[in-house]
Amino acid sequence: MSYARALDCLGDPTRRKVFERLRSGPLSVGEIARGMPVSRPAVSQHLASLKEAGLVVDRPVGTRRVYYIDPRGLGALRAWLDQFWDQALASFQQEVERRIRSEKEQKP
Amino acid sequence: MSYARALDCLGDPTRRKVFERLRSGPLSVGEIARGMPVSRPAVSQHLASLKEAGLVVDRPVGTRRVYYIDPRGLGALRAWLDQFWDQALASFQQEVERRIRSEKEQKP
DNA sequence: ACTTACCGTAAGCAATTACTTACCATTTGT
DNA sequence: ACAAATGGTAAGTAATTGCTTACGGTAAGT
Repeated sequence: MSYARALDCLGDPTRRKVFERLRSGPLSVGEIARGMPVSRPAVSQHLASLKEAGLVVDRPVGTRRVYYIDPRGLGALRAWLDQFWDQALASFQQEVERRIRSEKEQKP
Repeated sequence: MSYARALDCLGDPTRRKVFERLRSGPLSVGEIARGMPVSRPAVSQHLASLKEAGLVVDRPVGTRRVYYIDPRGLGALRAWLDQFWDQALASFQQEVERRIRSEKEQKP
Protein backbone atom coordinates (compact mmCIF):
# COMPACT_ATOMS: atom_id res chain seq x y z
CA MET A 1 0.00 0.00 0.00
CA SER A 2 3.08 2.21 -0.01
CA TYR A 3 3.01 2.78 -3.73
CA ALA A 4 0.09 5.18 -3.26
CA ARG A 5 2.03 7.79 -1.33
CA ALA A 6 4.97 7.36 -3.65
CA LEU A 7 2.83 8.09 -6.69
CA ASP A 8 1.21 11.03 -4.94
CA CYS A 9 4.68 12.45 -4.38
CA LEU A 10 6.04 11.95 -7.86
CA GLY A 11 2.91 13.48 -9.32
CA ASP A 12 4.23 16.95 -8.61
CA PRO A 13 6.74 18.29 -11.19
CA THR A 14 8.92 20.12 -8.68
CA ARG A 15 9.05 17.14 -6.37
CA ARG A 16 9.96 14.99 -9.34
CA LYS A 17 12.80 17.38 -10.15
CA VAL A 18 14.08 17.12 -6.58
CA PHE A 19 13.95 13.35 -6.81
CA GLU A 20 15.73 13.29 -10.16
CA ARG A 21 18.55 15.41 -8.77
CA LEU A 22 19.38 12.58 -6.39
CA ARG A 23 19.75 10.11 -9.21
CA SER A 24 23.47 10.80 -9.61
CA GLY A 25 24.08 10.37 -5.89
CA PRO A 26 23.58 11.86 -2.39
CA LEU A 27 23.20 15.63 -2.08
CA SER A 28 22.62 18.16 0.69
CA VAL A 29 19.49 20.31 0.79
CA GLY A 30 21.39 23.39 -0.31
CA GLU A 31 22.92 21.59 -3.24
CA ILE A 32 19.52 20.36 -4.34
CA ALA A 33 17.95 23.79 -4.07
CA ARG A 34 20.81 25.48 -5.97
CA GLY A 35 19.54 26.49 -9.41
CA MET A 36 15.97 25.47 -8.62
CA PRO A 37 13.12 27.83 -9.53
CA VAL A 38 11.74 27.57 -5.98
CA SER A 39 13.05 28.56 -2.57
CA ARG A 40 15.02 26.33 -0.22
CA PRO A 41 12.17 25.87 2.29
CA ALA A 42 10.02 24.64 -0.57
CA VAL A 43 12.64 22.03 -1.36
CA SER A 44 12.74 21.10 2.31
CA GLN A 45 9.01 20.50 2.33
CA HIS A 46 9.23 18.37 -0.77
CA LEU A 47 12.00 16.32 0.78
CA ALA A 48 9.83 15.71 3.84
CA SER A 49 7.07 14.36 1.60
CA LEU A 50 9.48 12.16 -0.30
CA LYS A 51 10.88 10.86 2.95
CA GLU A 52 7.44 10.05 4.35
CA ALA A 53 6.65 8.20 1.14
CA GLY A 54 9.75 6.04 1.55
CA LEU A 55 11.43 7.41 -1.54
CA VAL A 56 14.42 9.07 0.14
CA VAL A 57 16.45 8.78 3.35
CA ASP A 58 18.58 11.41 5.03
CA ARG A 59 21.70 11.46 7.16
CA PRO A 60 23.11 14.38 9.20
CA VAL A 61 26.55 15.60 8.17
CA GLY A 62 27.63 18.41 10.44
CA THR A 63 25.16 21.24 10.03
CA ARG A 64 23.96 19.81 6.74
CA ARG A 65 21.62 16.98 5.88
CA VAL A 66 22.46 14.67 3.02
CA TYR A 67 19.57 13.04 1.19
CA TYR A 68 19.70 10.00 -1.05
CA ILE A 69 17.24 7.74 -2.80
CA ASP A 70 15.72 4.85 -0.88
CA PRO A 71 15.53 1.81 -3.19
CA ARG A 72 12.71 0.36 -1.14
CA GLY A 73 10.27 3.03 -2.25
CA LEU A 74 11.44 2.51 -5.80
CA GLY A 75 10.89 -1.21 -5.40
CA ALA A 76 7.32 -0.78 -4.19
CA LEU A 77 6.60 1.30 -7.26
CA ARG A 78 8.09 -1.23 -9.59
CA ALA A 79 6.13 -4.06 -7.98
CA TRP A 80 2.92 -2.12 -8.47
CA LEU A 81 3.72 -1.53 -12.13
CA ASP A 82 4.52 -5.18 -12.69
CA GLN A 83 1.05 -6.14 -11.54
CA PHE A 84 -0.33 -4.49 -14.66
CA TRP A 85 2.19 -5.57 -17.18
CA ASP A 86 1.09 -9.09 -18.15
CA GLN A 87 -2.63 -8.46 -18.22
CA ALA A 88 -2.26 -5.12 -19.98
CA LEU A 89 -0.09 -6.58 -22.69
CA ALA A 90 -2.54 -9.41 -23.32
CA SER A 91 -5.54 -7.08 -23.55
CA PHE A 92 -3.68 -4.72 -25.82
CA GLN A 93 -2.62 -7.42 -28.23
CA GLN A 94 -6.17 -8.72 -28.36
CA GLU A 95 -7.41 -5.24 -29.27
CA VAL A 96 -4.79 -4.85 -31.98
CA GLU A 97 -5.90 -8.11 -33.56
CA ARG A 98 -9.51 -7.02 -33.37
CA ARG A 99 -8.63 -3.79 -35.16
CA ILE A 100 -6.86 -5.68 -37.94
CA ARG A 101 -9.87 -7.93 -38.43
CA SER A 102 -12.30 -5.01 -38.64
CA GLU A 103 -10.11 -3.30 -41.24
CA LYS A 104 -10.16 -6.40 -43.39
CA GLU A 105 -13.94 -6.38 -43.33
CA GLN A 106 -14.15 -2.78 -44.38
CA LYS A 107 -11.93 -2.75 -47.49
CA PRO A 108 -13.34 -5.51 -49.71
CA MET B 1 9.40 12.77 -21.63
CA SER B 2 6.07 10.98 -21.53
CA TYR B 3 6.58 9.60 -18.05
CA ALA B 4 5.90 13.07 -16.63
CA ARG B 5 2.25 13.21 -17.69
CA ALA B 6 1.80 9.60 -16.68
CA LEU B 7 3.03 10.31 -13.16
CA ASP B 8 0.89 13.45 -12.96
CA CYS B 9 -2.12 11.31 -13.76
CA LEU B 10 -1.42 8.49 -11.34
CA GLY B 11 -0.78 10.99 -8.59
CA ASP B 12 -4.51 11.39 -8.06
CA PRO B 13 -6.15 8.66 -5.92
CA THR B 14 -9.40 8.56 -7.88
CA ARG B 15 -7.61 8.42 -11.20
CA ARG B 16 -5.45 5.64 -9.81
CA LYS B 17 -8.59 3.76 -8.83
CA VAL B 18 -9.96 4.12 -12.35
CA PHE B 19 -6.70 2.84 -13.77
CA GLU B 20 -6.61 -0.10 -11.38
CA ARG B 21 -10.10 -1.13 -12.40
CA LEU B 22 -8.80 -1.77 -15.89
CA ARG B 23 -6.16 -4.14 -14.62
CA SER B 24 -8.41 -7.18 -14.98
CA GLY B 25 -9.36 -6.24 -18.54
CA PRO B 26 -11.28 -3.80 -20.76
CA LEU B 27 -14.35 -2.04 -19.32
CA SER B 28 -16.91 0.50 -20.45
CA VAL B 29 -17.23 3.89 -18.78
CA GLY B 30 -20.41 2.91 -16.99
CA GLU B 31 -18.85 -0.27 -15.66
CA ILE B 32 -15.89 1.66 -14.35
CA ALA B 33 -18.06 4.28 -12.67
CA ARG B 34 -20.32 1.66 -11.06
CA GLY B 35 -19.63 1.59 -7.33
CA MET B 36 -17.25 4.53 -7.49
CA PRO B 37 -17.61 7.33 -4.94
CA VAL B 38 -17.70 9.93 -7.74
CA SER B 39 -20.10 10.63 -10.60
CA ARG B 40 -19.82 9.23 -14.10
CA PRO B 41 -18.75 12.55 -15.70
CA ALA B 42 -15.90 12.69 -13.20
CA VAL B 43 -14.79 9.26 -14.36
CA SER B 44 -15.05 10.45 -17.95
CA GLN B 45 -12.74 13.37 -17.23
CA HIS B 46 -10.23 11.12 -15.53
CA LEU B 47 -10.27 8.77 -18.49
CA ALA B 48 -9.55 11.69 -20.80
CA SER B 49 -6.48 12.56 -18.72
CA LEU B 50 -5.30 8.97 -18.68
CA LYS B 51 -5.76 8.76 -22.42
CA GLU B 52 -3.80 11.95 -23.05
CA ALA B 53 -1.02 10.57 -20.86
CA GLY B 54 -0.82 7.44 -22.98
CA LEU B 55 -1.95 5.17 -20.17
CA VAL B 56 -5.24 3.97 -21.70
CA VAL B 57 -6.82 3.57 -25.13
CA ASP B 58 -10.49 3.43 -26.03
CA ARG B 59 -12.60 1.79 -28.68
CA PRO B 60 -16.25 2.47 -29.56
CA VAL B 61 -18.64 -0.43 -29.08
CA GLY B 62 -22.09 0.61 -30.17
CA THR B 63 -23.16 3.46 -27.94
CA ARG B 64 -20.56 2.58 -25.38
CA ARG B 65 -16.82 3.17 -25.20
CA VAL B 66 -14.54 0.44 -23.93
CA TYR B 67 -11.29 1.49 -22.28
CA TYR B 68 -8.23 -0.64 -21.68
CA ILE B 69 -4.69 -0.11 -20.50
CA ASP B 70 -2.07 1.00 -23.01
CA PRO B 71 1.18 -0.89 -22.28
CA ARG B 72 3.20 1.87 -23.92
CA GLY B 73 2.47 4.33 -21.12
CA LEU B 74 3.28 1.62 -18.63
CA GLY B 75 6.53 0.95 -20.45
CA ALA B 76 7.58 4.60 -20.34
CA LEU B 77 7.02 4.59 -16.61
CA ARG B 78 9.03 1.46 -16.09
CA ALA B 79 11.89 2.80 -18.18
CA TRP B 80 11.98 5.92 -16.06
CA LEU B 81 12.08 3.89 -12.88
CA ASP B 82 14.87 1.69 -14.17
CA GLN B 83 17.05 4.75 -14.67
CA PHE B 84 17.20 5.13 -10.90
CA TRP B 85 17.57 1.56 -9.89
CA ASP B 86 21.28 0.84 -10.30
CA GLN B 87 22.60 4.14 -8.99
CA ALA B 88 20.11 4.23 -6.12
CA LEU B 89 21.00 0.74 -5.00
CA ALA B 90 24.71 1.53 -5.05
CA SER B 91 24.30 4.73 -3.04
CA PHE B 92 22.04 3.01 -0.54
CA GLN B 93 24.43 0.14 0.06
CA GLN B 94 27.26 2.61 0.53
CA GLU B 95 25.23 4.42 3.19
CA VAL B 96 24.38 1.21 4.98
CA GLU B 97 28.06 0.31 5.18
CA ARG B 98 28.86 3.77 6.46
CA ARG B 99 26.28 3.35 9.22
CA ILE B 100 27.75 0.01 10.25
CA ARG B 101 31.23 1.52 10.47
CA SER B 102 30.05 4.43 12.61
CA GLU B 103 28.29 2.03 15.00
CA LYS B 104 31.49 0.04 15.44
CA GLU B 105 33.33 3.20 16.41
CA GLN B 106 30.77 4.12 19.02
CA LYS B 107 30.61 0.89 21.09
CA PRO B 108 34.23 0.16 22.11
C1' DA C 1 31.10 32.78 23.89
C1' DC C 2 29.82 34.69 19.62
C1' DT C 3 29.06 34.44 14.89
C1' DT C 4 28.11 32.03 10.71
C1' DA C 5 26.18 28.33 7.97
C1' DC C 6 22.57 25.23 7.18
C1' DC C 7 18.09 23.44 7.65
C1' DG C 8 13.21 22.40 9.42
C1' DT C 9 8.65 24.52 10.73
C1' DA C 10 4.61 27.84 10.88
C1' DA C 11 1.41 30.88 8.96
C1' DG C 12 -0.69 32.84 5.10
C1' DC C 13 -1.78 33.29 0.31
C1' DA C 14 -2.49 32.25 -4.59
C1' DA C 15 -3.30 28.99 -7.97
C1' DT C 16 -4.48 24.66 -9.40
C1' DT C 17 -7.85 21.05 -9.68
C1' DA C 18 -11.23 17.65 -8.80
C1' DC C 19 -16.17 17.30 -8.39
C1' DT C 20 -21.18 18.22 -9.45
C1' DT C 21 -25.10 19.52 -12.24
C1' DA C 22 -26.89 20.45 -16.66
C1' DC C 23 -26.72 19.86 -21.47
C1' DC C 24 -25.79 17.86 -26.07
C1' DA C 25 -24.29 14.24 -29.47
C1' DT C 26 -24.35 9.59 -31.15
C1' DT C 27 -25.96 4.92 -31.56
C1' DT C 28 -29.26 1.16 -30.95
C1' DG C 29 -33.87 -0.77 -30.83
C1' DT C 30 -38.85 -0.59 -31.68
C1' DA D 1 -39.04 8.17 -37.08
C1' DC D 2 -38.96 8.15 -32.23
C1' DA D 3 -37.37 6.77 -27.70
C1' DA D 4 -33.83 4.99 -24.70
C1' DA D 5 -29.08 4.30 -23.49
C1' DT D 6 -24.47 5.80 -23.15
C1' DG D 7 -20.98 9.02 -22.60
C1' DG D 8 -18.34 13.42 -23.68
C1' DT D 9 -18.41 18.63 -22.66
C1' DA D 10 -19.24 23.23 -20.21
C1' DA D 11 -19.62 26.15 -16.38
C1' DG D 12 -19.25 26.93 -11.68
C1' DT D 13 -17.71 25.90 -7.01
C1' DA D 14 -15.16 24.04 -3.07
C1' DA D 15 -11.10 22.09 -1.51
C1' DT D 16 -6.51 20.91 -1.95
C1' DT D 17 -1.83 22.29 -2.25
C1' DG D 18 2.46 24.30 -3.50
C1' DC D 19 5.06 28.56 -2.69
C1' DT D 20 6.91 32.50 0.04
C1' DT D 21 8.37 35.01 4.07
C1' DA D 22 9.62 34.82 8.76
C1' DC D 23 11.32 32.44 12.62
C1' DG D 24 13.76 29.03 15.59
C1' DG D 25 17.23 25.49 16.40
C1' DT D 26 21.60 23.03 15.94
C1' DA D 27 26.42 22.39 14.56
C1' DA D 28 30.97 24.19 13.11
C1' DG D 29 34.49 27.99 13.14
C1' DT D 30 36.99 31.98 15.26
